[in-house]
Amino acid sequence: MNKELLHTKLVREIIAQIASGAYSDGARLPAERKLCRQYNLSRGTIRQAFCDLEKLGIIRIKAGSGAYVQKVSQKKLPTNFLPQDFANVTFSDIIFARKAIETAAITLACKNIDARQMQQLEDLIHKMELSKENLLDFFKYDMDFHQVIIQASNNMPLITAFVSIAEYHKYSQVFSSVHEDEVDFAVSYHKKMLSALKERDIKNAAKAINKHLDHTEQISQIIKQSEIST
Amino acid sequence: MNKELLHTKLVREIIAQIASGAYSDGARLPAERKLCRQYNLSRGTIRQAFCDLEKLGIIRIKAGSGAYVQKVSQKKLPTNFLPQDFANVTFSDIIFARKAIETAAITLACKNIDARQMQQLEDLIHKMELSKENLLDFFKYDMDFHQVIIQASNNMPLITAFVSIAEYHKYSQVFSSVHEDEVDFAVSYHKKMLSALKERDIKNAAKAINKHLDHTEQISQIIKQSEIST
DNA sequence: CGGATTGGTATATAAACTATACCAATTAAT
DNA sequence: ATTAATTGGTATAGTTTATATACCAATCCG
Repeated sequence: MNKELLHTKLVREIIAQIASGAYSDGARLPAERKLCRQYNLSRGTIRQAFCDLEKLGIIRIKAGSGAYVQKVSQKKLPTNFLPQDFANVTFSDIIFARKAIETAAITLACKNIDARQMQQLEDLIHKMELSKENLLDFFKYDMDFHQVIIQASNNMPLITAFVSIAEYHKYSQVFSSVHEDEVDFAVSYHKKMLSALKERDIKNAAKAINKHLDHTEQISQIIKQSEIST
Repeated sequence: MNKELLHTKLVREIIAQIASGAYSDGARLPAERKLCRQYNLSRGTIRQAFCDLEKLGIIRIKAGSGAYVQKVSQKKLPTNFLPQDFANVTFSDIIFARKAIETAAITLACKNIDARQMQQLEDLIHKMELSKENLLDFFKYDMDFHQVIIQASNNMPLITAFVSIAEYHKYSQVFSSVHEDEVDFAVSYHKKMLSALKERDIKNAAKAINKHLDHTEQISQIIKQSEIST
């Protein structure tokens, strides 16, 4: 029965935001008073979290100006602020788990998806096509797409399971730079998923989502190798 | 960023214990001072939880004697003390999600399981055979068995996902009474899983766990129907 | 009966968080 | 360059939550 402190939660949340690319190196975080409203916390709590983040070297606070993200690699982050045993988790582990859960989810989604959700998927694909240049946005829409499918499964345990995994995903900084070709590939997979969902074609829907996740894993491998070589 | 109060956590924990059959109707909960040590909480916090539980009609507190479980049906419990949108979750939903996650897990377990875990499974099957009369113990060992397999997958995201689903399972009071035949069936499925794991036979391991979960679902259906008919 | 255990009550204390106010540094518009 | 707005820095009072003790009365059990 250990109590999770609010400012610690916030530290994790902000690290996740930075790791997911919402704020890049040198970017300024929102003003303390703004975050108060955003997270519905008092300024003292925000400052406590900021203090921790500065000690960790993740941000640099300038009086009268703001808090700025320092360039920090994933590996330097101390484990106590990361989710569970994140240290032992590879990107392949995450993809493997996602395949298990999302394949099951899309099977149900084929039966249960409604017109509104179908429209959401359509819109998201459109947004993805417009965001080929801005990869941060692109991967945001990608994740949203998968979220909609999970929701459409209408199976609460699966939804809960996916959310718990997404927590790991948020901390995976693997999407730093990807070729535009890869983006095109990703879009085509999502289109296949959508059309399979439209036709209630369980087999092809499952196939498409698995191939997409395989592809996502391959890209991450490429990035990791290039990181090592530099 | 909502703060989860300790006594609220405890209320949920105790409800889960009761729902899972650890305490049946009329049973006495451990003394407050004992729970203090057990959960490492102060007595004030325990009493706050007990007070909530009494207001909910889940326990009855007798001065100088103890806290006694009232006969309460699952449905009467207010949703704010239940996990997430538990109200909308059927047992079939849980089984479906478990199949997705556990099939994936046992595939990895075939590769990664070590001698110690194999021995644990062996011991658990033995305990299950000895607990055919005491169904509460039996289902406890059953769950432990699945836990070991999940752990043996060595995939943290899958483990996390399973834990989040187990939360739902704890609240499912479906195992009230089961015929002994069913128990024999369950044991045989677990033996099949174990032997498949020994032989690193992914296909048969996955088959066995799926059949077992199907069977578990069928039993719950039977119980539900008999509940309606009474 | 009598001692041990149990819930009932009260109180002092600490920690976490909120709410508010004011200052100084920075920034950006004029 | 001046000014007004915004930002972080600091201090403080108050609330909520949880801890730690102590003592009482009801209950239980040998």
